[in-house]
Amino acid sequence: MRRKLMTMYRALFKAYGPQHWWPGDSPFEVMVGAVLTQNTAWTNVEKAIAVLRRERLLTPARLDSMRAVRLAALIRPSGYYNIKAKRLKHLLRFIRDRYSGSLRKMFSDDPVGLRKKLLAVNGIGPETADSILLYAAALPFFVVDAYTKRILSRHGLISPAADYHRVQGLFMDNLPRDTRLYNEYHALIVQAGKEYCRKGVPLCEECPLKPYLP
DNA sequence: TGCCAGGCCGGGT
DNA sequence: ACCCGGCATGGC
Repeated sequence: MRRKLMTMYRALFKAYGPQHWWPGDSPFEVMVGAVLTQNTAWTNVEKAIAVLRRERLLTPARLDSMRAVRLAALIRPSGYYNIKAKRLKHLLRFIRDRYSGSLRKMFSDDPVGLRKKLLAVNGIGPETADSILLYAAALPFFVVDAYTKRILSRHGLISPAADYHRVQGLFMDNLPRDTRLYNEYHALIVQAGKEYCRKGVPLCEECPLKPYLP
């Protein structure tokens, strides 16, 4: 399995090159983006983030002290804005209560313990938690999303019904725990998924993995 | 025009 | 333990 996963990685890298996802922005901005992108196109998330950045609101303290209805209005372009405003508020309260509002304190907590605590926050599921840990905290947790499951199941590597932790384990138990690798790998999967593995489209002939996988 | 997008929760079986 | 409806905007 390790060989298959590395072959797949190399095939994707060859097809799409380095993605350098989320390296230039602040960890807090990455965290906000991780919530806003739930079941949402990234282009919509960018619009909402741009509003918050323009208004100089991208700090834990600023968003924390804001009324949820105002936050909701600001992030409107990202969709599901009422529920997402509440979820951001839950996350912000968590950071304030447990880490006195400091991301540095939060990210220097025990990684496995932090992950469990994040999952206990209402509105933070496994993918959002792992996105925060990988892309904001630079901790080696593999992010599994709809594209990951779809691509792997269409190529016969997992059952279509495999749950999140099964799929995550497939990567983390067979690959080195390397932040850079996980970062790039997940980004490549999303890139490939957007292009050729959309919902409702049968396994496509231009799939860059086709020459490498059965 | 309808379908889809980097999920998650709560209520029902 | 699953299964499903709800949540909402913007792009193609």
